[in-house]
Amino acid sequence: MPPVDETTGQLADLFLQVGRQIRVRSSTELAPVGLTHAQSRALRIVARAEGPMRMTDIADALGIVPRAATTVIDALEEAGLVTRGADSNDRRAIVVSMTGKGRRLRERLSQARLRAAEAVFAPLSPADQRQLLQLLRSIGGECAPQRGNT
Amino acid sequence: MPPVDETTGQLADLFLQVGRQIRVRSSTELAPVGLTHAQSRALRIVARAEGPMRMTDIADALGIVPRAATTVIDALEEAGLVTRGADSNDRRAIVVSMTGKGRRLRERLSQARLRAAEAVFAPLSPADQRQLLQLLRSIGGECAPQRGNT
DNA sequence: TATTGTTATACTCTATAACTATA
DNA sequence: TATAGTTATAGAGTATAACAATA
Repeated sequence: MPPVDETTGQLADLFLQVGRQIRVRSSTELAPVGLTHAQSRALRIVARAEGPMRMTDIADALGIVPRAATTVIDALEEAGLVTRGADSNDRRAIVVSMTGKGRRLRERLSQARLRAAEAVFAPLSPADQRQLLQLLRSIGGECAPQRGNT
Repeated sequence: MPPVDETTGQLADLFLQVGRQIRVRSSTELAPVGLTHAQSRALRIVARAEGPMRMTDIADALGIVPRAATTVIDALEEAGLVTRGADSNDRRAIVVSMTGKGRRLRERLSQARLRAAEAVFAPLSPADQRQLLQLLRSIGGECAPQRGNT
């Protein structure tokens, strides 16, 4: 086998590297708010929903397993940013809603998020960033963890 | 503040998402080899070096803190893929070398690595992948964790 | 029988802090 | 005093498995 084009292989390594940077920067910026990156992501998802959101949908939106979503929402609920309530249509389900405190945090949160992302992606021009975003979108949605498949 | 361009902010989220995919796929492909993604990365780094490699240099190359490198190398050593030895120049230092077993594993490893990366990045054309790689390179090298700086 | 969310548990990756032995 | 690597500990993020309540 001739030395295959290494592009694909290298991508994975660089992703881990950049991903670590994001986590580091985010935790720095989010520390004053008291949230982790994953938690802030979840809060945004609930905030963007029009009404209360079911756990399953939150997990799907985050691309994680329901069990993992439980952990994240637990943290947000303990911080008083969301509340769990019953779903009137399906008594198995639980719906998550923003509290006033959660809503009031949104502005600070999105600023912190922006500062963290800017710190990491500053080396790229705005045009490059848009391009990168587009490339990532092509692959970002795929491969949610097991939800009903094998 | 008008609704700022969301590009930068979205990038961070997508990175986490894709990063998770990489970990999932890699662990699937690497399981038969018995290594995790981080471990296989470290093995590649040692393998690519011309001679034995010092722990500090390994940590730097991986972009992680020395303590984290210790953990990774421990796993590789337990698996018999590398060995630790003394550095003749500096008796504080420790050098890591490939074993025969480690060298023999390289081929299988790079194939597994390639399969994992291909699974994730398949939605992108080769040209897009090269472009993505170039964008990532601009940011990948920065911000190694604390090594002598602030 | 399938789905919703949970309790219980574990694993990967990485960090900080304190220590040992050199330099 | 500074550096190389370690032991000890912790935390973020996520997974699998087994179970309860409901559909």
